[in-house]
Amino acid sequence: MDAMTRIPAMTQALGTTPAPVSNRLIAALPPKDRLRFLDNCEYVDLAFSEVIIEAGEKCSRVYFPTDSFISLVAAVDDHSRLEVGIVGAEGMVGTSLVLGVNVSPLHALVQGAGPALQMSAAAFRRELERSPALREGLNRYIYVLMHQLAQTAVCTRFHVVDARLARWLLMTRDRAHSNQFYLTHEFLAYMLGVRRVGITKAAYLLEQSGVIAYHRGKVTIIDEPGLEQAACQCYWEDKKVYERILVKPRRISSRALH
Amino acid sequence: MDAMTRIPAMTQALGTTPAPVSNRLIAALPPKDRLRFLDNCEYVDLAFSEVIIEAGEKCSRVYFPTDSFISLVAAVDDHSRLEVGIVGAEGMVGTSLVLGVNVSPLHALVQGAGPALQMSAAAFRRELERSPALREGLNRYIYVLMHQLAQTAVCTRFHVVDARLARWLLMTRDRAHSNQFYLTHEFLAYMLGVRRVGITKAAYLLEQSGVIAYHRGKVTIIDEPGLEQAACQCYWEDKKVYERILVKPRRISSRALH
DNA sequence: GATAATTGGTACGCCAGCGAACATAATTCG
DNA sequence: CGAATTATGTTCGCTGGCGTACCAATTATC
Repeated sequence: MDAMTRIPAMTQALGTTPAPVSNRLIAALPPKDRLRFLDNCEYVDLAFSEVIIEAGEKCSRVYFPTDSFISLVAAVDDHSRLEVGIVGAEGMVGTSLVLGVNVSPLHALVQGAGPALQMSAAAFRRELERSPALREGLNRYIYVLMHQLAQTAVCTRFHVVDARLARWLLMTRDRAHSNQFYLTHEFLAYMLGVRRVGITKAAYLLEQSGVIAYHRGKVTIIDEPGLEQAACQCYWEDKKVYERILVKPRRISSRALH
Repeated sequence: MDAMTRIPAMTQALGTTPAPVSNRLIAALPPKDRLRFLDNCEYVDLAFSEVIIEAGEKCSRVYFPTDSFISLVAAVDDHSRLEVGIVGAEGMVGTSLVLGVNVSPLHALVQGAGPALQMSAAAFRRELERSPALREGLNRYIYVLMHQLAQTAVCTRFHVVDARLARWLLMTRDRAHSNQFYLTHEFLAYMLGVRRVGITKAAYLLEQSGVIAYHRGKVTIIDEPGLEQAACQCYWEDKKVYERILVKPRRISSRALH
């Protein structure tokens, strides 16, 4: 547990490092497809704050986080930015390619350093053609992602920073597989589209009520139920949809998914 | 032109009613696929404020607006609602089915009464299986829609009501194919997720500067360039992406789109 | 060990939008 | 025609978040 606390990388998950969590979209593939898929990709280590896909640029690679996680960020007016989605081991970065477009509409920014499976766009397209199961899984994932986008829009509009921060910490926790991770107020402000001071205040409240502790970027979730209570329902909404669509999906019909 | 002004339905487009504008997604299909597709659907007339798909409910039908348009609305907390997308003749309602999920995550609310092509979910799935061109087009449309969701999230967060209202009027104009339509402040407030008073004020500003005129629900766009200047860039961003992806798309490769 | 950079804490005035309430005019309906 | 309904206008106090600036403490760098 303490072996990792010396790693200076920001937002690096601390605490128990379980056996490498493989990507769940890939894990769900039938063995044959999965093996072929894995043959065509390689493990890479993503570094914190690395921009793996730039909005508006051609995306030449796709990523399937295993023990890293990535923020999807939308931008307007040069200076206004907002995180509209988080991708961990449950998802992928580069969904545009699934939809037949080779340009990403969003920035993809590494928020939790760690390993991910990487594949070239060309190889990925080949795999898409070959594996109906892959297409089906990714289509469902895109559905979940769309829901996350819409949910984030409403949440950002109606919920106060305190609740949004709590939600964000929970989402991060789920993807970091840890109750402890590094991230600065500055970074959080950027993600939630508010001032740093706003985060400082909200975080202070959470700390006062004994829900989290933090010190120079190291955030520790102490009281999970407390944090869940502080968060808006949006956290659960996202989760519910994910469970329903990707974990225990009732297929419409086995043939309905081209 | 005046024949329609007597129709009391709200948000019914007024002014020139051109020859029925067919849906562009369908129009883009190769003749064979298009004819078969049209064989399997029927024209329906959507009434203002009709909820054609309820969030969380099974969607048993899909809609391709021809001269109507529909709002996609996300909800949280029972009372907070926000429009996250608009669908006109350029799109479809029921994209979930394309992704293999038969439940919509969003409400679909008729905002501009008029005709649309309707098809049963079952027939639609059959068509999806049969027509690669249909899949390709719809995938691309989903990409555009995702962009719209993300853009709306950022816009809602950072832009003032005045600019958002202007953007909204422009988007509506494009889909109503008219510079004149019916909608109340109350309705607009609902869509933009603000108070009615906020709309009244913003609309008053636009009217003062001679950009629009309105009277008891009838809005007329007088000075288009002026309105475009009052709107945030988000309007153009959406439009640019639509043009690039659906109007003059450079295919990645003809075989890349399963 | 001194200096610089990073991170977090605090304070100030400001404003967009909120919630609620009330007023008026136009329209519909009995 | 009068009453009810609909659509809009106006006001008031409130507050969450903004922009800015400055300070303090810790950590990294030389």
